[in-house]
Amino acid sequence: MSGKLPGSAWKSFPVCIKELRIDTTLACGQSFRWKELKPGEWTGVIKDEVWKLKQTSTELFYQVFRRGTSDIKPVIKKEILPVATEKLKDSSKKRKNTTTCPQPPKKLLLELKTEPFIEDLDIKTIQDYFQLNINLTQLYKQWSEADSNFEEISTSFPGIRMLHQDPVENLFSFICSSNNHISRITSMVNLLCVNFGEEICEVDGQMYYQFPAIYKLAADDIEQKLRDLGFGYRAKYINQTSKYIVNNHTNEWLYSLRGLPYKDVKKALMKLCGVGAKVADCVCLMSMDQPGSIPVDTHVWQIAARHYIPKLNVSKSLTDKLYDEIGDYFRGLWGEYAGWAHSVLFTADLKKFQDKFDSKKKVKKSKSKTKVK
DNA sequence: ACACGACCTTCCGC
DNA sequence: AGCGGAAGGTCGT
Repeated sequence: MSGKLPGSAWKSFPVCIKELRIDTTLACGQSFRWKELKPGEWTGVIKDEVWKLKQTSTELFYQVFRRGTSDIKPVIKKEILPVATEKLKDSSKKRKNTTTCPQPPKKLLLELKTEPFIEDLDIKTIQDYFQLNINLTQLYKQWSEADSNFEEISTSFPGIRMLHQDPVENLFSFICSSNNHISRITSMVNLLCVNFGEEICEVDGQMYYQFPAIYKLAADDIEQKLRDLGFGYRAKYINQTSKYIVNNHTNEWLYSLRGLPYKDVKKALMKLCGVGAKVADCVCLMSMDQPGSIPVDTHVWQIAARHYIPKLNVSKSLTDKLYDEIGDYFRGLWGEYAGWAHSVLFTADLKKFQDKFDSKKKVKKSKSKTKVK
């Protein structure tokens, strides 16, 4: 092996690792579609494409596989180097972008619209999926200044950002998430794709599938099929919700909710069977462009009680009123992108990431039960 | 408005 | 080895 990038099929794109850490971002339970098949190398599906991703401190490397392309050679294309645009201004008003991290050129696609190269679409996909127009470094700074607990935790968990997911996959994935754990949710999402999704292509001997279209999940026999597949009571939620959407709305309905007022989106989602406040907030945050949405689950409840709202320790259960209080508290503390900040603390709370804390720091989760003999 | 129990199945810890 | 409880909740009472 002579080159550092064997295969030469990898394309790269400048992204500072402080702006994006794929290892945590892709595995923290917002998307259930990514796997680290080789150390540092992640494979997953974005819409109708299979992507491989890996990164260094300054660059994100990627390969894309589509239907009809072989897994040996991804689409051949000439290199397009993003122009260094220092003055790329953040779309959110008052933030001054002073980071030295390379930033993607925002207008690239528009300028080349007349003759779109594949690269442009790929870069656009990355920018959109990872929401790279949002300056995460600046947000971490802002959250840290407002909240010393965030400051302490976040030093061990840099680069965690919200993905901009597809609403259909996002909704049904999180209907599966209720009273469930990440490993099982992951396998259930995979079962949905393998059984009811369209083939994309084979990569490294493995076939990949799209997330199924809603109408496929709305068929009459789906509930029983899902039960047979081990979905439990969520089988009904999935089938009922699919039928409701197909019967009452257009294909674009979910997408049309994007960007509407937060309360309206949440209310519309909560009409769906199996979608309560928490799942609705997950969808709001992860695919509906509602960065202030705070899904309050058992982790967030514990975090809030432990560090932020002492009175939660004496409440019996999470009532609707307390649920809203917790969200409002964090929005007041962290601001417009409170949901993004929440995901950093949520990730830090996951058991699978406990070893990421600096060794000197106290790991709250370990109950200091016993010492190993 | 709040409290409780049922709900499918798997994983984890003791 | 096997059991009880929890797992990124929701729904009905």
